[in-house]
Amino acid sequence: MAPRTARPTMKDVAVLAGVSPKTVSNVLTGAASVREETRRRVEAAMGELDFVPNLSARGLRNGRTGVIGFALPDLATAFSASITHAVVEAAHDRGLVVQLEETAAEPQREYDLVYRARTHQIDGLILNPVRLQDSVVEHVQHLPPVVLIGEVEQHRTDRVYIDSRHAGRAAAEHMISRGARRIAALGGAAANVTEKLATLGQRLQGYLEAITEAGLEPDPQLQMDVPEWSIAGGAAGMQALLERQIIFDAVVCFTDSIALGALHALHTAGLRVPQDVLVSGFDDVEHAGFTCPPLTTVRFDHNDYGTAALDLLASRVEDRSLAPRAVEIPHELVERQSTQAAPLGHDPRR
Amino acid sequence: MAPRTARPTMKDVAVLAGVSPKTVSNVLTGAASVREETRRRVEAAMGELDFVPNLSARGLRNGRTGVIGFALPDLATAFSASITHAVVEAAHDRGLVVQLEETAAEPQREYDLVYRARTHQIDGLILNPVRLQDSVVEHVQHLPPVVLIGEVEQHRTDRVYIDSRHAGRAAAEHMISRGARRIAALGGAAANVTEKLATLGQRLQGYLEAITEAGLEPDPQLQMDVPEWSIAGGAAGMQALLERQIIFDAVVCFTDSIALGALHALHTAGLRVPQDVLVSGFDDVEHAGFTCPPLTTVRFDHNDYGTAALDLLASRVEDRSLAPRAVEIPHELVERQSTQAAPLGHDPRR
DNA sequence: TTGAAAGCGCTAACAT
DNA sequence: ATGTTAGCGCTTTCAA
Repeated sequence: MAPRTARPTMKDVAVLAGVSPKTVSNVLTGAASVREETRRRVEAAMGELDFVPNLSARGLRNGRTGVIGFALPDLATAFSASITHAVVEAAHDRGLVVQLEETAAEPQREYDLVYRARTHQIDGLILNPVRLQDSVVEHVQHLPPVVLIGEVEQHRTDRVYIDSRHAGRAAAEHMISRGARRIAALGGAAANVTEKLATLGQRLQGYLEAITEAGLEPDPQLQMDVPEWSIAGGAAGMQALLERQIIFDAVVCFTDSIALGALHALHTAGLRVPQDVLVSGFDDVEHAGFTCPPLTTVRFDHNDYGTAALDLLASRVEDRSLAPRAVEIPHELVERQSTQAAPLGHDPRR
Repeated sequence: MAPRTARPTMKDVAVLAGVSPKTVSNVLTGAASVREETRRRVEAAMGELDFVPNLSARGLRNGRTGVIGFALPDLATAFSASITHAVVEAAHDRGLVVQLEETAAEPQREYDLVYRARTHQIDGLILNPVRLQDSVVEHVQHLPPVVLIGEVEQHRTDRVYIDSRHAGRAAAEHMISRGARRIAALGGAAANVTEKLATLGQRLQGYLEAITEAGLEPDPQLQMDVPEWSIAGGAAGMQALLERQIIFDAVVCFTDSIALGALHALHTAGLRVPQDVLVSGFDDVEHAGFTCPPLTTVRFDHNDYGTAALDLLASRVEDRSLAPRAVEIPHELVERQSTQAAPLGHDPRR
């Protein structure tokens, strides 16, 4: 056997099949119709030479790569895993592949992705900015095709979102209906929310609306910032609440991971859920149904979420002149045991 | 302002700066040394034209993309999230970018990735095959640079692994030292393990060694296959164990997700952990420290794991003639409350 | 240190 | 239905 030489090109295939390179290209892409017998000859030649097309060359020629970028603040969370799974599957169904990035460590990373789009490494990107004012979409002149996921108030790009304000309100109202009166919010404090509200702000706003409308007093002490939306972050937030000797009988958490941490911290402190304190989460990751007790949380379909983002992006790559579109994914409150009681409350003075 | 026309190329930059395209290329890549003043002129021109290089063209020319593929069986698990995070960060540190794929749904997907390497869409790939005999590495003639992660017995490619047999043995021995005598294994059954052992088989083998060496009787009834290594899968596996009226006093689970499901199912059935049954996991995902009770599990450094895989891959992309290398990542058993007792055991006849 | 020319492998446009 | 030409934007010779 001859030594392994350079990869065969379409030209080599064409020579062997006795046709032109263009015909090989037609067979490969199905662009133009090819006579049955010609096609067979070409395919035989491709097989014989073990030919594969060079996608760099195709990308250079077409200006398209078939690759999309996908960026989340923190890839290590349960929600990230679930949504990444959804996006990769949806992309696969459409013949696209996903390039991954993580943005929380440095906001700079979002710019990297935009740059990669401009360098023709990717055709477009799906972003989940934590704070809009830091996000690239607010700072770059010519944006590539971008779909924002998350509850972001802006109208330059397509976006997929759930009505987090409504969901935050629903969670708090549910607590109130169970008899809770001192409801903490774990995940963000009003003091840190700026005008341009992102996910966090909307959930908090809904929570505040429910409190106010029920005639209860919003208390800044009950709003705990959780810098990292991880389990450890949630546990630390709850510990802080307990250490500050604050009275509360329910906790609305802004992600399930935070809620898992809160459950753990409450348990460690000897407080019972739901007998003493009610707890709710957000996202309905797989784990939420398996905590002790199982977690009441806001559910939405992660696959629909990913699919919608991908559909928007694909259509925008096709036609960049479309007006920005927004797709809302429905949500619902799933009531599990973590809120199935009238809570006695945590009162350090007792 | 002129209408937005085609992207500027290096040629445009060269003309504006009054140099040749090659000089622009030199400035950009730092390949050859460029006189300070020339460099400044070129950089000014790039800035003025808002120039970005076309990476498709560069890829075509260089035969390298700077992109690596990364494939896991199931992206939705907690372990997947953790390891994906590690790989993306390690890649970023090396100026590489990660393309993601999920392979459990159809083994075909592994071939897709290899194909993408051959089509010059990626420079190499990191794979985590579940069953080696189905894996592409056993079936393809000319492999691109590949690093296998997971406990796979083969020597065609580089690999990163932990000594799962030892770890499985350590977990079982720990149970025995606590007084357990009927130790179930959740995650795979000996009946389904073929000659070429993958992750599952090694963990099971270590477990069996510990059982045998302690003079206990290995019982196939205690070995439960869990087709999906998810929380739900673990819960279902444990339920099956309970429904079959099998006596046991400890459960070694082959992933943390399985263990979380098992904990939940035990709790639902009214069995206490660790008073009645001991439970251990594998991987030490964040959640393992926050279950009730916190989970004894096998820990290894996920960042080291991802970094090692990336280093191997990067060096192999540089030099494909290297002999296959194997890197073992150390592990340890982390003892938490889920095994802190001498278990009474679950006996349905009592 | 810089320039000129050639070509990586593919496909769009035009021609047959 | 198929062939020919040209060129996508970059970088690697080889010269100057």
